[in-house]
Amino acid sequence: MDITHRTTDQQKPAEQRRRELLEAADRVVLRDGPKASMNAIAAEAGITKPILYRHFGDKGGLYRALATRHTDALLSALRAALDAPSDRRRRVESTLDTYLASIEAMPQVYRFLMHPAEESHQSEQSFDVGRHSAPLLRRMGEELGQVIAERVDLGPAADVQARIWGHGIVGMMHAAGDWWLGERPCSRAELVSSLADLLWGRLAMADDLPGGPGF
Amino acid sequence: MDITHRTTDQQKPAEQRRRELLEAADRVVLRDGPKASMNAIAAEAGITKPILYRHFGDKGGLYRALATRHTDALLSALRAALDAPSDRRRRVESTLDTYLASIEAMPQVYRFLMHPAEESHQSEQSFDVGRHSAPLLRRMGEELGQVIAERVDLGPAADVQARIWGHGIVGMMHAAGDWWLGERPCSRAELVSSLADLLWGRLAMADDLPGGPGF
DNA sequence: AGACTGCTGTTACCGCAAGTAACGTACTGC
DNA sequence: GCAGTACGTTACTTGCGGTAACAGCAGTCT
Repeated sequence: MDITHRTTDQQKPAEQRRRELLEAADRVVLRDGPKASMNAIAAEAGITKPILYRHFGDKGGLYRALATRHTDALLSALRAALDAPSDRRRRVESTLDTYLASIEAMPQVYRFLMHPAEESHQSEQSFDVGRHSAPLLRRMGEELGQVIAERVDLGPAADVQARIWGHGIVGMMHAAGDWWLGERPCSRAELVSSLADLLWGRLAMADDLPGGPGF
Repeated sequence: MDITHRTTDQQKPAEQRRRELLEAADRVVLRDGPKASMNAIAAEAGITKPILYRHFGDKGGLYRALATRHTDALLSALRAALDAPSDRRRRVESTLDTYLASIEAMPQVYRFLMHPAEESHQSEQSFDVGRHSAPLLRRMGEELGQVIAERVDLGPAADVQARIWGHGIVGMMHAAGDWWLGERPCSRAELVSSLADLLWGRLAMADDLPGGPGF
């Protein structure tokens, strides 16, 4: 008893409060997009702005905390797929599929993580794209690079090569996924196998079409 | 009679004025980053805000016009590399190198095209990334997809496959380039050949390292 | 000539969002 | 009772995007 409620009545509630605020922010951001104002978020949480600032410093801090939650969840899922016990090709496909399934299941979250800005009024296609994707994409790239370095024999200069590939593959997955999510030109399975084919060197193998030099 | 010099004395100067404004905006944006205010741009051009708005509608319009100029230049360079008369591998490498050389030569322009936001105050690493990259990346992806579809024999469902690859390859190039530009972990030539190796299926060929299942 | 049009440009304002200061309040432990 | 601390508020400042409203200056129409 006793005690301390300081650590129990104040510190723990503080953590809990923070989570509540993040959940409220999540709701607003997922509803209004990244243009959500601090006032709106505070209102959704049933409080006022300065409290948000006391907890998160500034808007960037709030968004970063928000992004971290989702990012961590996605990264865990990817790590699991990456660690599955099967051959390399299957593992690649399952990782791609896990990523694509995630962004397909929660496009709102995805758009927040990748395209945070979204010009104010309806601007048809306001030329922005992934804004804070950086942390997420960078982390995914680094982690994948590490996995490659640990497991694939790349000969000399393997570290740099592995990191290059990590970032490259993540970028490929991201760009293709972003485009696919917008246009839905095919099923997820087709996308996965096309990308895996690309990584498996089908570009090098394919014949030229008649009519000119091949790409 | 009729008409007027309106088309010659007013429309032509209007076009010219527009270019002057864009050049001023370019200077400011390249100096202050994308956080440049309309007031600042207007001041640099020696005029005031409303004129900018009359010419470009809103800030998005200005930025779009600005982005289009640079985007078009980059796309021309890439098309040239893509059309060079040599074998596929060389063409891929030369296209990658053209892109990387461009972003290396004008990192300011690159950052504007890709990461337009850049939180206000010094925010170490404010979690944003490519913001309006969309138009540029999408256009590059589409164009590359078209080139692939025109030249590479992909069998059935070639169209979709080609577009997937187009966006995927562009995304790979973009992500790897973005990371490389920030960390400079190796020379441009190394990066180019590593990425080309990746596209050439070395991931599928490489042996596992001892100690666990290969990636 | 003088009214009309259409461009150039201005100053002065609105609205709104980020961020802050200052103040009040409850609960804790001493 | 008193200090400390987290919680909460109202009210403010600053700065930016965007918009009137107004003014000078061609050239054109009658």
